[in-house]
Amino acid sequence: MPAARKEAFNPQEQQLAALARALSHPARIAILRELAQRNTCICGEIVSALPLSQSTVSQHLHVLLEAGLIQGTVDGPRSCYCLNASVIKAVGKAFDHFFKTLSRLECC
Amino acid sequence: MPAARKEAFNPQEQQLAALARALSHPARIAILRELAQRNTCICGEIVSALPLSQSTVSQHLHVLLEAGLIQGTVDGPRSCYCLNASVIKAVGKAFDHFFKTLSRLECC
DNA sequence: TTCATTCATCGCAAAAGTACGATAAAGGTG
DNA sequence: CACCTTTATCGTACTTTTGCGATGAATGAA
Repeated sequence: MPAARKEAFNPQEQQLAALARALSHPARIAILRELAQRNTCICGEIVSALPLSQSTVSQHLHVLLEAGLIQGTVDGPRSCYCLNASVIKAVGKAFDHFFKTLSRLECC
Repeated sequence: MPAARKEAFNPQEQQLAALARALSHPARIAILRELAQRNTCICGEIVSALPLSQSTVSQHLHVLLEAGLIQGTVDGPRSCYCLNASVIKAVGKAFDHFFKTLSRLECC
């Protein structure tokens, strides 16, 4: 891959693809589901709910943070992660709009 | 990555993640958009609409095929790709359901 | 202070993804 | 038939992702 060509696409396509990438690992889907089931969450509880090491889970959390899907507040030796409700709502709408666009036409 | 741990997650999470992965590159988003704007499409027309080489576009089409998002009928030296409307509809619903699940609860 | 707990980050290794040119396959055209 | 067009696939190179152990940073407990 002599250079990622992602920048050659339009911003909308890049943004949607980036969001999809954040969701493209089962661990991250599982994390989001877990967070949705608790009002407050610390990393440790998530680690014990996943078949992955603590450092790996931490990395997945970081990816979700970068994408804006979750929020994290550092509180001494423990961090509290939770869903970013407004962003998730917006992302849901973006995907919905995308799929609606695709469904408008048929072919073959 | 001493071994992909994806199989350690439940099938639903794996499936959603796999679909997200298929959408996780701007070229593939662009291809789906392009296909939605034409009733019949051959690879060549898509290649000229993207800033990528023919072989790379062909690979992206393969990814979309594997995910079931598009259909391809080989017709001699030219192939006709088109959206798989029913699958796209179902995938749209799956994402919608997922985001709705996430929005049900709030935290922090 | 010393130790234990909790989590992030670093460093490394392996796997997967992305991209391209070259080539093959398959059919149409002259 | 020889040639051209179109698309898939192969081989290769480079990048990114994924995963883990080790380490570091920060706080609380003894």
